[in-house]
Amino acid sequence: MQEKLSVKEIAEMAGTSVATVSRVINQNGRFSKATEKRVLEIIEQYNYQPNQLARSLRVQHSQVIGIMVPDITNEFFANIIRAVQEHLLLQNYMTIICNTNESGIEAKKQLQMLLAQKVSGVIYINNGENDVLESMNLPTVYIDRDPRETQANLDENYAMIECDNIQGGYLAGQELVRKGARKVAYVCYDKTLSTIKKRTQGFLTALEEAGIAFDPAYGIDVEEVSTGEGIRATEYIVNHLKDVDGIFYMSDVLAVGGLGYLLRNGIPVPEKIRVMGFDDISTSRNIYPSLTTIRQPVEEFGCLAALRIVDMINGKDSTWQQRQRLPVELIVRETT
Amino acid sequence: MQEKLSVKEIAEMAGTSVATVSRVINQNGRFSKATEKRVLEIIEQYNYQPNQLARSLRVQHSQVIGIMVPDITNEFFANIIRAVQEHLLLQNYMTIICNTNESGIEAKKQLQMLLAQKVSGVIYINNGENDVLESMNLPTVYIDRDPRETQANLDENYAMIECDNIQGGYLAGQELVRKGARKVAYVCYDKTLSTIKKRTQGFLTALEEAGIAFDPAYGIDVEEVSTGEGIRATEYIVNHLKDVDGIFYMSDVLAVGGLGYLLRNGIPVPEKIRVMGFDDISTSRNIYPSLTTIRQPVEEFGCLAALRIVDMINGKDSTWQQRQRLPVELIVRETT
DNA sequence: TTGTACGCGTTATCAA
DNA sequence: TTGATAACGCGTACAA
Repeated sequence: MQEKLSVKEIAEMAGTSVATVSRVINQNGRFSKATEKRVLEIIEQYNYQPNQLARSLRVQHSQVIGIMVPDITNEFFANIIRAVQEHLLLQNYMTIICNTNESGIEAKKQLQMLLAQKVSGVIYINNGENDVLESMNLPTVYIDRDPRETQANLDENYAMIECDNIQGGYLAGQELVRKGARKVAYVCYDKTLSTIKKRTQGFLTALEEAGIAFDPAYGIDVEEVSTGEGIRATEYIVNHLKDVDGIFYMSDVLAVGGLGYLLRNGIPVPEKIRVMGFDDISTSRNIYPSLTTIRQPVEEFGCLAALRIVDMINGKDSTWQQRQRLPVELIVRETT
Repeated sequence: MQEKLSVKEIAEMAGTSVATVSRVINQNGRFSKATEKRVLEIIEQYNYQPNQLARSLRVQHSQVIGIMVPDITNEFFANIIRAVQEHLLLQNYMTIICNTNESGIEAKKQLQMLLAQKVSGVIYINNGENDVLESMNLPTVYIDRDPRETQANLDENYAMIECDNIQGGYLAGQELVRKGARKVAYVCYDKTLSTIKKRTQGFLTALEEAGIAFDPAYGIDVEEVSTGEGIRATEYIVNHLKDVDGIFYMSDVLAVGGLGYLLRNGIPVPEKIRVMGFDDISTSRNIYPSLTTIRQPVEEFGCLAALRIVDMINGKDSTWQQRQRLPVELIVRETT
């Protein structure tokens, strides 16, 4: 609509210099109330927006933060992204979301582009790739994934936010056992991920405490998190594993697919097989039967990640502890 | 990892000037094979990445495209976004995704930030807001939404990609009737949207052709697309509308919730009530009973949108027709 | 309190 | 085929 004007023109109209205009815009340095008022009025009147490109070039970083995520169509990840974006926007940061599709090559290309764009920081959401060394000495926040797992010589300049995955797995195991399961299986998507390891650990602990043996062959690993893979894994469990009466899917998306398979094949849930998910996406709550699951604090993930990375950018990260672990919650519904 | 170096330093190392370096990088202007080779080697060796901020400032637009979308957690939108991103990335564009949450205020703020970032174009995905006048004379592509509906004095510099919504509604109506429905209802999310109007139109045409009367009171409008709202609408239909034996949800997400409500309340689907969705998200295929729906060509949306907006940016849009309508497909599953 | 002038890293112009 | 230099729009010493 408006032809784009610059500080120079604003300065002319306000009868002052670019320096002063810049000062009032950024509210630093000194200037009289009178000139401030004049400048502000003109800015208001013409709806002037500073050119972020020029500003960023000057200050050597942009008001943009990159987010790396395996798959934006996974409702759980999408929820985190939405929360992160919402809170970053409040602090006037935009986000560039990069879908890695679990591919290291795509991740690397996009990461390099992010760096070329001079993003101020990068947030990794449960991204298992390790080709991320290049982002070192850039503020970095990991959500739901432990970078120490895949990276050796790690810069200290990073923060990590996760839920209590061990407790989550433990609660899941307890619930299954409590509802009568004696021969359980689990389905996960990448055994090398720290989150998965911890959930498994907690899960096995619960079984052990209940005096239930676990056969490692009953732990199924799928490559991709999707309802389709949930079906495939469940088909395998039903057809190749004996006497399973409880399944722990380490992602709701997998569970939704698995549940569909069980029902379609006339297997009563939870009477014959009890089903647990993980994440608590809204679909889980609203399908029938609704899915018993472990809730992850998505909103808190997003809020914390946004606050932290901005603090890191501004060099005010000292008051935080490097790693934060948030509590999970067992949500009992109809599948157990 | 690598300390960031600039054209200047590259030039020094190659024993030439910044101008020449810039020329070989952008492959325009003339330069000898020899110097090209030298420069390229150094670039390779140091993994030099041009500073996009500086470049964008100079050429007056960035390699970034904005995407406005109502809700990133809706699987249908997420699918489109993924497709768009994938194809834009192939042309070396990054994307800034803006969640408007159906809020005009948030949309406006983010749009202004996009403009301040000097994005090269904007893609609107089914975004009903009309506070978008400011993006005029910027390449713009609308997916799944007709901008003429909400904007009066529209710039010509835009393209529109949609599916055949009339046909989609028509197929949905036909399928419901074919399977025996005689008293149908529909659930949509914003009657003012062009997509909804067209789907409704096609739907009513199918009913009319079948000689079935439609009571306008049986058209339910919800404010937000979510499984929760699907449940709410269905609860209303079941409790307040008589003899409904078929429901057309104009979004799979709504249908998934509605289906959950029906099953939980012991209403046989499809025996007593037939259910149709729209979009064909993967959840629909993998739950039980699987959802009969109308497939929208998501992949094609993304691919076309990416190609078109880049062409528009490069001033090569003349060969395209302004509005493209893609075919839909009826996917018959278990709910009809 | 204000203004001048430089530089951020590129690309583009013009002259050589 | 090259190179010096002027922009792009902004923030910030440094001077006044």
